[in-house]
Amino acid sequence: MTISVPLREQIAALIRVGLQDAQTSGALPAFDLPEIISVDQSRHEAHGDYASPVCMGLSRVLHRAPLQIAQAVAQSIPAADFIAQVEVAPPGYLNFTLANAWVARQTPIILAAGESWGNVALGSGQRVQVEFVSANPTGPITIGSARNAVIGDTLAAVLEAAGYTVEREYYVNDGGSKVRNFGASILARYAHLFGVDVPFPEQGYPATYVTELAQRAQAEFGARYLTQDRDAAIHALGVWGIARILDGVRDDLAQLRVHFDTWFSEKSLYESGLFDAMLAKLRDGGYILEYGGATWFHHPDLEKDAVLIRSPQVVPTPEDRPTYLASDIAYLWNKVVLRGFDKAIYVWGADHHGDVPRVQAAAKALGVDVNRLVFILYQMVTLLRGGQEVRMSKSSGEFVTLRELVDEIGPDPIRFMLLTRTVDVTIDFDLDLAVEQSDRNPVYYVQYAHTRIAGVLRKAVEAGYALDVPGDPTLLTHPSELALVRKMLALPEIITLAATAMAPHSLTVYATELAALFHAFYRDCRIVSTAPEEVALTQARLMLARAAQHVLARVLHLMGMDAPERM
RNA sequence: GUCCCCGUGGCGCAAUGGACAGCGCGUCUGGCUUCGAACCAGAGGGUUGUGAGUUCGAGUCUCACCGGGGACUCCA
Repeated sequence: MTISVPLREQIAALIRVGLQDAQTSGALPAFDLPEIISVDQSRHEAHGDYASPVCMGLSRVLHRAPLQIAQAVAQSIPAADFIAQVEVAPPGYLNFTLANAWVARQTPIILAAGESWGNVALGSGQRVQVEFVSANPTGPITIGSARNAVIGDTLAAVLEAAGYTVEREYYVNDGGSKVRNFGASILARYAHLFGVDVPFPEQGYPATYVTELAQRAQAEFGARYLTQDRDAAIHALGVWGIARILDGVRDDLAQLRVHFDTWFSEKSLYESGLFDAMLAKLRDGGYILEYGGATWFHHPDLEKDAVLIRSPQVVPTPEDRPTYLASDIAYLWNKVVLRGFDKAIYVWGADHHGDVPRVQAAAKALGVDVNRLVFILYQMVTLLRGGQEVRMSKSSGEFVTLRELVDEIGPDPIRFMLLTRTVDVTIDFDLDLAVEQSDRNPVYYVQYAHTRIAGVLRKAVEAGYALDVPGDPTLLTHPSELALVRKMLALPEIITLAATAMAPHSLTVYATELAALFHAFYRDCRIVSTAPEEVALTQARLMLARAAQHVLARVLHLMGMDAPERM
């Protein structure tokens, strides 16, 4: 298991020493070191590999020209084996160039790290829960929930790579009126199969999958539920139906390669008494008001009070009265206090953004540090078919399920497509285009690089090369070879970035760039040669190709995608 | 009316407050009898919606405006 310190952090540490030494030597007057020393990857080759603008910011404090400061600091930066040179560039940049020989020497190290290459110690073992999807179990998974699934699952993988202990959780909304409405919907369809007329509930689910469930119920239970007490039948069919839907949800998500450690039942919050305990705690703190027959959460941060328990005049059945917010508060207590997660990450659709301040206020009221809750709000996915928007909701008719899509184009293009954009932009998912363009999806560009390497390795074996022979990294001197290794060396930074900014999409950008650099290497450097004088070079390049293959596979796997040997 | 997100080449999107704003698709040109052409090389295409401000430095931060999407129920 390899854990790396990102190069930018190593360079920042060098600069820190330089800043310190420049003061003690008197080259610079005394000043407080900046808390963070920013180091960027250079965008232009002429600027080296990494650049720091830190001296520009110090100019004001020191009353000196940034260029002068940079020169003083550059003099004081200690030598390091991985740095070939430190240059000062106007108006005051410090530019660092990695030593080519050192870069080449990292190739066997990356190869040996295998799929642990890129891991960093950011999380230092903190326990994090990522709660995602959590779609109502009253219908199959849609493409909108698929975005949630892909973001949550990839983020969880990134956090694991960053050194957190991660649990993936699905919150099952199995409490309240949904069960009854769902059960009543099934019962109405079920009775119809026997020619009996039972009214379809007003808030029911008219979609065809309910009719299919009714047919299954008929096959499984016969006419049993027609003779039972109506309420008992509704409840039994509701519980049974939700369990069946959940089976389907689990299958659908598994098709997308998404798996959960825990399926947490909302109902259990009430059965365990946690809900009442939470309510009592809020009441003690003075956060509960009663008026109009309802129970309200009152907090100075909120403009309006929020209902926790609806009034009997509005909702007749007691078990239907607690609101979603009420459950969410009890659930939050369960997460961070009872189960003690250091961080609870919520992956929510942007339509829930209004709920964030309420849950945060509740956390404060319960004495929980708000920073332990992280909300990732992703924008919606609109589904287009023939240029027309397809409106989907579980309580309406029309429906495009994730399953249909996965069956048609497979999980990899879907995951990549939903992952390439930042969570902040809406996605128009054009069904016709998705199917038609699946050949051209950038996912295949990345997978092709992996496959191409596999092909070359097969060729090398045919030519009599053994792949496990260590290559001589000093033979890797071509710019395209070194550029490829440099990109691999950046993975720890990408994982750090993705984990701190909660930005899983940056993996797709990196994967594409890495693939492009492999293709460039492949173009410029013939890998397999049987000429006797090129055996050693071939072995070095095979080592590089294998390292690149591992890193590509690592990134694809972080994104939940396949790294194929052939395609 | 209040709140959230977006506005970047024809289209779809990247870019941690840093230097000359990148990539894919599409368009044009060129490259396979030697490791996989699902690839590569080159060309064309930009006042980053508009206007102010903060900063040594703004696509990025602040304010106003314009345009698009979403949320503001004792819904789930």
